[in-house]
Amino acid sequence: MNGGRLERRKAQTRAALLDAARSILTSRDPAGVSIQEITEAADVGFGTFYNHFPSKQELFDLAVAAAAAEHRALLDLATAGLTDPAEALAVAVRVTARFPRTHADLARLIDRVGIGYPPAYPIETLRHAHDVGRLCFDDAEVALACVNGSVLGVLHHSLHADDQTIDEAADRLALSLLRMFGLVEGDARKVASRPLPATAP
Amino acid sequence: MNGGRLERRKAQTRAALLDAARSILTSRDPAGVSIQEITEAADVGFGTFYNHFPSKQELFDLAVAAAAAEHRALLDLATAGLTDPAEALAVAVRVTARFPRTHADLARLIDRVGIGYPPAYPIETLRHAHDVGRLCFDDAEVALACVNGSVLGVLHHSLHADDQTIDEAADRLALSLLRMFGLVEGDARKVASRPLPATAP
DNA sequence: ATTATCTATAGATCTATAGATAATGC
DNA sequence: ATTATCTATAGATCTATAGATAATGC
Repeated sequence: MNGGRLERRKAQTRAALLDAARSILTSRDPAGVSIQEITEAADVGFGTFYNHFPSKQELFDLAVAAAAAEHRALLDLATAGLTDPAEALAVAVRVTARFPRTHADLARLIDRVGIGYPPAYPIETLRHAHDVGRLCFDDAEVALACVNGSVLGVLHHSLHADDQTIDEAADRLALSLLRMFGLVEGDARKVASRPLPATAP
Repeated sequence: MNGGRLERRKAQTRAALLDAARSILTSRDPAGVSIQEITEAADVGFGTFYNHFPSKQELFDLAVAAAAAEHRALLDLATAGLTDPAEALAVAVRVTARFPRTHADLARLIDRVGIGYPPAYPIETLRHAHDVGRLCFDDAEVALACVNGSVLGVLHHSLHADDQTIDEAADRLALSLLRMFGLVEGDARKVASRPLPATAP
């Protein structure tokens, strides 16, 4: 049973540590942060850290995993109901590449974690798009690596740009990827410029 | 004058430290490496470190810059004499994405440095390819971010793959980028499958 | 009584420097 | 005499734990 006040308080402490870790990840190299700094940011006693995590690495890994899960949930929401796999890819890319404007903390976290950040766009969806003949590529894993990498590259490029530049770069990236996957120019432009769902401002 | 034996020995020590840093960068997070470990790897006394570099960060930055310069020199050699800008891009990408097989240490270093690694492919060349109408994109900086990111993504994906998989992924990436930049399928396939110069095995 | 948190600290680092040593320059 | 290197160490961390404290559970 989780009704206990003790358990609730424990979960709260754990969440405070994860939040602090996540906040730190948006601005500093975690390797250079002491456990003391983390517990101070979370406003808990120093020794409390070890009640919840065996090491800094473990905490930061879990904090990244939580951010990635949130990211995937955002994309699921934004692509829900889309029947065209090409548009689903375009929307996922456009939403993610807009993070520097819409979710600055998530953008900085992804930029810091870098190429090891887990792919937000599922490879099964990519395979399906290929199987139904909508997207064209030779190897799904390589295709995903391209998507992943170019999104990270553009996100990194957009980190300190102004809002309009960010949005333009995001849409251009989506357009480019559709061309990369075999859509003809007109089709690609149309798909990449459809209005984004209101859930993803 | 650099004929002095003293100066020569000093340069040697400096090079040993830079080499050690570079070697460490291929296998570990530099933030977790002590100066003592570095000087031991370089086989010099501990205090000697401070005769050459004010901090770890400075040393690692210079080691990365040296690797990047070497990388650019490799690409210059591989693309020398190519008149088609599309082929120059394709060759640069194919050579770099083959690093996990041909230059494993450089590949691991790039993978570790990640998205902050300086672009090996010059943006001026990309602009020129656009101006003469060979490659098509809206913004050179975004295009370079795409190239940079997708190369890093595929390189990361290929790090532990076997030789044939690496080569195939590299060629597929080049092909994909040419499509991304507006080449029609037949043209792209032809340009991306030309034999690589012998200088880049 | 049990459980989570907190404070305090031992022991192990790690950095930066001071002073000694060894080699070259003149 | 000058210069680079080396050894040794002071002082400042940082980690992990032990034991005390405070709050809930029964």
